[in-house]
Amino acid sequence: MVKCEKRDEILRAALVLIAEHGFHGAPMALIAERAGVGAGTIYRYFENKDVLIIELFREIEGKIKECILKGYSSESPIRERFLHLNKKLYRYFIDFPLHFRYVEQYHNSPYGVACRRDKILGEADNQDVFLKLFEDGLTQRVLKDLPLLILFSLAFGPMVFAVRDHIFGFFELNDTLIEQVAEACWDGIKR
Amino acid sequence: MVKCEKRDEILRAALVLIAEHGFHGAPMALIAERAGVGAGTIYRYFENKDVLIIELFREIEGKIKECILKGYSSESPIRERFLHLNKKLYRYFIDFPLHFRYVEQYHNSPYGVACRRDKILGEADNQDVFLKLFEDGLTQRVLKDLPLLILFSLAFGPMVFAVRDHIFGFFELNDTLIEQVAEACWDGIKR
Amino acid sequence: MVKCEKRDEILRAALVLIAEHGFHGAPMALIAERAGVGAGTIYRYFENKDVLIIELFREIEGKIKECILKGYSSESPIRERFLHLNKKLYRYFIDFPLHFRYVEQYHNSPYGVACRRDKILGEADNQDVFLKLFEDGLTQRVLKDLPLLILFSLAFGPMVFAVRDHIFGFFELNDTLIEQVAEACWDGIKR
Amino acid sequence: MVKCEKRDEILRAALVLIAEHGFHGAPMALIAERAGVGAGTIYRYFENKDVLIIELFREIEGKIKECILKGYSSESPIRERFLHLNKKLYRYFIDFPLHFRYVEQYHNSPYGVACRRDKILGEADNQDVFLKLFEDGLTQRVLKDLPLLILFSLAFGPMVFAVRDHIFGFFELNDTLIEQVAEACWDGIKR
DNA sequence: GATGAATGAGCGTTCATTCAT
DNA sequence: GATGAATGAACGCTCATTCAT
Repeated sequence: MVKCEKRDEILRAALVLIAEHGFHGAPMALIAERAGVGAGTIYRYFENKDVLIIELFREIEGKIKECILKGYSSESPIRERFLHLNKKLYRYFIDFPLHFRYVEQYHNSPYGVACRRDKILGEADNQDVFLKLFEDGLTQRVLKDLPLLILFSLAFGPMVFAVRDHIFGFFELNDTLIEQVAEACWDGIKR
Repeated sequence: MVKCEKRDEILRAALVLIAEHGFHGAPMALIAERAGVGAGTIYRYFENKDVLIIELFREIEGKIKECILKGYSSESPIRERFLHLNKKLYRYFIDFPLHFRYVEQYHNSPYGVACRRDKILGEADNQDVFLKLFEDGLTQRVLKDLPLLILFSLAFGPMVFAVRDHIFGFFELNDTLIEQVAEACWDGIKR
Repeated sequence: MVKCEKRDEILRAALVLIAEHGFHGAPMALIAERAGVGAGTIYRYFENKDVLIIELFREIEGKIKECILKGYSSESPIRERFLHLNKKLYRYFIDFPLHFRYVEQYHNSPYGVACRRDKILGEADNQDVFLKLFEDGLTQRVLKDLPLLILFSLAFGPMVFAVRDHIFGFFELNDTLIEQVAEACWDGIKR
Repeated sequence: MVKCEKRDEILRAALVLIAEHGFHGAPMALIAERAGVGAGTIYRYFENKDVLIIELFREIEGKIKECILKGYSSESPIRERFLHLNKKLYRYFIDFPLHFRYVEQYHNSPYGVACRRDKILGEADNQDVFLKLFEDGLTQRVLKDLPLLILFSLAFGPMVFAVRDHIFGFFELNDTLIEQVAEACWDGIKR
């Protein structure tokens, strides 16, 4: 599947350049060069730069979901489910720092806003594992009686800062620490 | 003072455009037009675009600090100090959503990283109110025994998500809710 | 080779515009227009305007050297060698007046000074035909015992004025006259 | 005469900046600053930058003439007159290197061409001391039978190179050397 | 008369996108 | 299908000149 290899190379090159230098620090010509393809070739796989950026985000999002859902059971107790998702996410971002930085860049851009709006206002079948978890937690009266988005913020907001500081080398986020942060977040949302 | 009015117009125009469209969505020519000045005029007040961006950040940072320190006493109990800072910050960002969006953009850029690095690795006398608070909290054994940066993440990470969702209109962040979130964050960091 | 044609068109356009209007009288946009290419195309061949200017000089310098060395033998008597170089150079500049004006502009610019410094302070193996000639002339005690740079000035200084006045049409510099000027210069440097 | 002091300061500032950095390296604002006047003030004394440049050249030209004509007698023998002018000119340029560099820049610009054209095609009463000297030399059959402009080139062309190399520090042009070069130039033009 | 803040045309340069090969 | 040379609009920035004070 030669075609897909090229597409993957382009996505990989875009990931590295954008994660490290931001959207404007990643000209199409450089992405092409890094991917080992011609500049025009990118446009065979992606309509334009915006589409490339959005599709790359979707791919990363998909990988993240796949990873954190491994071993996840929506039948388990709320606490367990929460800790599972939280810790897996920490591990993922620490293992794939470029993904973290890309996703961060993405969310701080016009794309990100639209994306978030879609997700939140999206249809039920498209619903997030996270929101499902919090809904269950509310129903079971295990979590504080707060809006879903607030619970989400309390649960995953700290991660953005913590992972960023870890990636930039301000401190070391090891397994013990991840465990502790996850527990602390649980303290924040549990009733 | 006519001179300062012009400078302020430029800063205000930059704030609006950058907050709404990002750094690249705010060309100097547009900032000038919106500020009602000639393109070259900006350069009488700011050496270049980078300097404009950095000075705007510093001005906002100053206003934020001034606001949240109003009525703040570093002699009060940790809990009270924390809730004061946390709630004031929520209020500030809700009252000045453009400031919030600007600061967010800023922190997700080379400027922001350098700035964060300076702040974290800064000298003790230059220290942040926030870090001071957490240090005191650790000394008094009121807070969980976690690295300062983790405590910071737990305390203020949720705000980024919550305020963003509020500004984008996904839900209403009223005083009651702010109170509850602040308390929840306290639950996250208190021993 | 189509590629080189474009590069040559750019160099030719730059030559004409700079020779006639100076470095600032030759904006890149105008060079591009005259060369029949897009403005950005220039940058595929030359890193920036400075590089374009320098490379154009090197090309001209190369052509000059190639031309004047045709039929030149460093084994001939000093006088013959001198007259050969001198007259060939006159002919060249009369045949390519744009080259003359370009080289003049170049030498009266930061580029030119640096270039001259390099040439003068250059290593022996890199040495100029002219300096070699004067060194030989000194060794053989055929020339006045003066510094090399003075001999050079005496030998080629007059050419700058004479060719310039010819090009601007103030008088006609024909073969007889060239012969006479060359002889007069020889009178100036010979012992 | 306060007004003239300001005018002189402007001319002096322009001289230094243009001599050292060229016409484009000398923005009006910088000239004004260096002259200790407001930017707009320059336009009270000079219609625009071109006029300033031209008038500065005229002033320098006047000073040069005044200097070299000191002790000059058009009744003296040709050789003596020539050596007098030649050596005085060397001395002048060595004493006022900024004047030399300014005049050089000027001659390599659209201004210079027009200026030279005017002088050469100018009326008899406006005639140059130099041309007068060569005319006399021809009449007296002391000089080679060559066009005036050629004689001029032979006589003063070497100076441009020699002084330039001296100013840039490539060698030291002392009194003995000046004497020798002047004599060598005489050898070039004398019959 | 003197000022210097303000101007905006024009510069060198970049880069997403196209299209002939 | 793949290429990469070519494009030109748009960028950040400079500076000769103007004009209200």
